[in-house]
Amino acid sequence: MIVGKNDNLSASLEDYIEAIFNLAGEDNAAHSKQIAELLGVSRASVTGALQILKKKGLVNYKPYGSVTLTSPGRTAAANVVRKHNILTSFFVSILGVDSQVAQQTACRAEHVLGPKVISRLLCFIEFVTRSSKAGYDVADEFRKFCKTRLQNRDFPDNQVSEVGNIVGLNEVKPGQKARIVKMVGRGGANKRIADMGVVPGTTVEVVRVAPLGDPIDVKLKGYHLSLRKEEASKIMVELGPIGDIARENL
Amino acid sequence: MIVGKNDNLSASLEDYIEAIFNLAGEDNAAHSKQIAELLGVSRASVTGALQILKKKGLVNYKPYGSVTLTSPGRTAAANVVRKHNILTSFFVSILGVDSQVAQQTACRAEHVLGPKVISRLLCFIEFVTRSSKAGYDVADEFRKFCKTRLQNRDFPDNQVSEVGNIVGLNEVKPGQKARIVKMVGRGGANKRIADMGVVPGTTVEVVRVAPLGDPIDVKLKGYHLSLRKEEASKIMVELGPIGDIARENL
DNA sequence: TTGCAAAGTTAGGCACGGCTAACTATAATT
DNA sequence: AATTATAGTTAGCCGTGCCTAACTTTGCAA
Repeated sequence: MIVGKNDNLSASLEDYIEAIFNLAGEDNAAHSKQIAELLGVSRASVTGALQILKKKGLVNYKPYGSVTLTSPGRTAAANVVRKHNILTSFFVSILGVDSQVAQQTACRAEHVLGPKVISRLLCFIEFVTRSSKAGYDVADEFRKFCKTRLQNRDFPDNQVSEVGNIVGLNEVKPGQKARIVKMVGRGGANKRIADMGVVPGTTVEVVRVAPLGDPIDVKLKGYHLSLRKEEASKIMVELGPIGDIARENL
Repeated sequence: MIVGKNDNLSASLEDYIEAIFNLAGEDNAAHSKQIAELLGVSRASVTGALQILKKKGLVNYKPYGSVTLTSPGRTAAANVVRKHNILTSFFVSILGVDSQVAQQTACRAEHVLGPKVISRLLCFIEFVTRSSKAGYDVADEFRKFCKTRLQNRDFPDNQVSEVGNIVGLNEVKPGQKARIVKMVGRGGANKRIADMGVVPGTTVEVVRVAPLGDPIDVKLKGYHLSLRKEEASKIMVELGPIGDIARENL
């Protein structure tokens, strides 16, 4: 009995349906021109999108008439808006991103995050909201952490803070920190060190390098690890401040 | 002296350059076929992308030869990989999303999150990592919270757990919770309640409804609030479990 | 009521990013 | 060295999603 396929909307169509949802006032009707302005596209593009959405059974629409969401359309819209709200909440009230950036980012991210991640995220927001009552306000502690970070930099000033400074771990000097970007060379030896927690995304600190550059003593996730120079050279790392929130004003 | 524009790569081109980066072994060269397989596209598409990337000065490439990243190309790739790793870390070690879903999601999200959000996120990961040493392990507490959630549901079982059940707040029954989706009717009165914390994304619980449905007593963010029926009807909410992690297996 | 402005539509075009099919270069095998 | 398989390229096509320009409909104002 279903007329059109309403599954798997493209990001663009999701935007249209979200816009219609947001524009619908109490009378529940949106106008083509409003949609065009809200999304920053031409009126012609809106017409095209509406025809597709109608075919999919998501909007009630006839030429020169105003637009309403059908019941499945409302469900689809609600799904997108829901994601948008969850993301915005997370960005603003937990990460402390400013509201405008949060909105813009949410507009793009809402189309790529699946239900599993979204539901976890929502759960996490709830968790953080409640944490303040449990005696440890996560959001607040994070804000403090960020402030401390800005003053008490973890990295020596002489380290270039540019993203993309990728070197082998063997080239990192004692006292420096770096983030693992990639493991070169696949296979057995690689797996061995991966098992020790050496995986992309992890922050490592080089503690001590023996005279000939072998072995190299590193610290990661609180543990100490001794690596052969050859192993270290296969671990590509990015130099630069870790979680440098000053860097965000690019 | 710059030959091509390397700014503003499309999501697709970012994927290609990321693939090249990931494929490059110690010899630092990637082959066309590998790229095609990794990205799940045809070899012809790879050729096309390589020509564009070459024009932008991001890869060293000549027909029938193997592919290397140039220095700016490496920087661009590192930026993407960096985002990918940060997102994966967040999804897996904080949200507890399973590794495969995390990877897939990161692959899509890495193209839409800007530097501000990413740097905050990285900072947050660092914060959570350190929190365990500060006596309150955020990630661990969240895992516990999720477990509790699964057993001790916040919502009565008779409530439909489908996303998209959008109604006015005035239709919500006492004891039920809902998440604000949208505020209908713009303007003064709307701003007044917005100032009281009634914004999209917030969870509200209807505490008590007076005989004629007016006023309605709600609780949100720990505060109590009394709303007129007319005001409530303009607040569109979504019924259903809040942060229901059971819902994630769709 | 008529006429005009605004809203909406259609037609046609363009960029992107994929595809298949057919061709060419490289390499490996005999 | 000749042949053949494989990798890589080119040409041409298609769908999406946007655009402008020109047309039609609607509704408001004179």
